[in-house]
Amino acid sequence: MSQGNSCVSVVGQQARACTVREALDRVGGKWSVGILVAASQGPVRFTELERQVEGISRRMLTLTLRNLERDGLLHRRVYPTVPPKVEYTATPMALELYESLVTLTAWAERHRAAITEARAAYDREHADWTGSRAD
Amino acid sequence: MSQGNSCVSVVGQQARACTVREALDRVGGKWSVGILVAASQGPVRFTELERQVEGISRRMLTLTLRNLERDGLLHRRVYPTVPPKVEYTATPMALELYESLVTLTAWAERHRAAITEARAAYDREHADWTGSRAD
DNA sequence: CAGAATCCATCCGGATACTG
DNA sequence: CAGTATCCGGATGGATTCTG
Repeated sequence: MSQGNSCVSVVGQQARACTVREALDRVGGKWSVGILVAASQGPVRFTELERQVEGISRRMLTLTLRNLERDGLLHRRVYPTVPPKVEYTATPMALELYESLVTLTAWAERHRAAITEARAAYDREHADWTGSRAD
Repeated sequence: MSQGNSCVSVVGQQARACTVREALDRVGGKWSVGILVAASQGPVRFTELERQVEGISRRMLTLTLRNLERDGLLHRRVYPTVPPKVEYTATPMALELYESLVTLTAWAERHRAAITEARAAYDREHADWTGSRAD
């Protein structure tokens, strides 16, 4: 998730690829989308996220939240109460990003079966026989 | 890039997030998009890719190519000549994927400045002072 | 030319324990 | 409640060498 990806001195259509990566770097993380989705419905608290985003660890939740906040995709609001209360909300920019992702979702759904089969075929083809027909 | 992400037993809108991840897992890799872009113009040879996708190592090129091929995003054609010649071509499915990414590219371009500034602001805000004004 | 194999540094991410 | 800190295994990815 660290950047440095400046897209400078990149020529040809690879420049476009570089721009895509700018977006992917922000959403490519294992948990980013899950959090974004949850936060796009309205303010969500830390513990709510911990439950909604299944399988996430406390650590990764914190880290991913920080990154998203840093990129301006999430807004963090702290209520100075005791016990503390923190709410995360998706920013307009994040909502737009989420909209951009629906195209991708559609693609994934359209080709889910094809991909699964392509993999199966590939694995069948490249099964390392090594002559061992041991069973 | 290893899967296992079956999206089973995922409820609510998190199921959607899971579907998005299916797509992202295939393109989220550091080099996938670059290769896909290069191969979408027509057949490309190994060494051509090595040059076009700037900064990629031989190893990662091979690995990413294998993954893309396995997912049915690239077609690999071998010419049994000497020296050998191998051409990679993006499949229709990959071209559709690339189209889906255009939306994302647009998003990245629209908000590039905003993100850069959000980061700067965040870093300014969270600069760890620790009281050390040591200069 | 198009890779496979090996070695090694770094990063990602999970588990656990502690805190204001 | 909402984190932070630490430890650690596995994955990611670069550099280099060898080969059909």
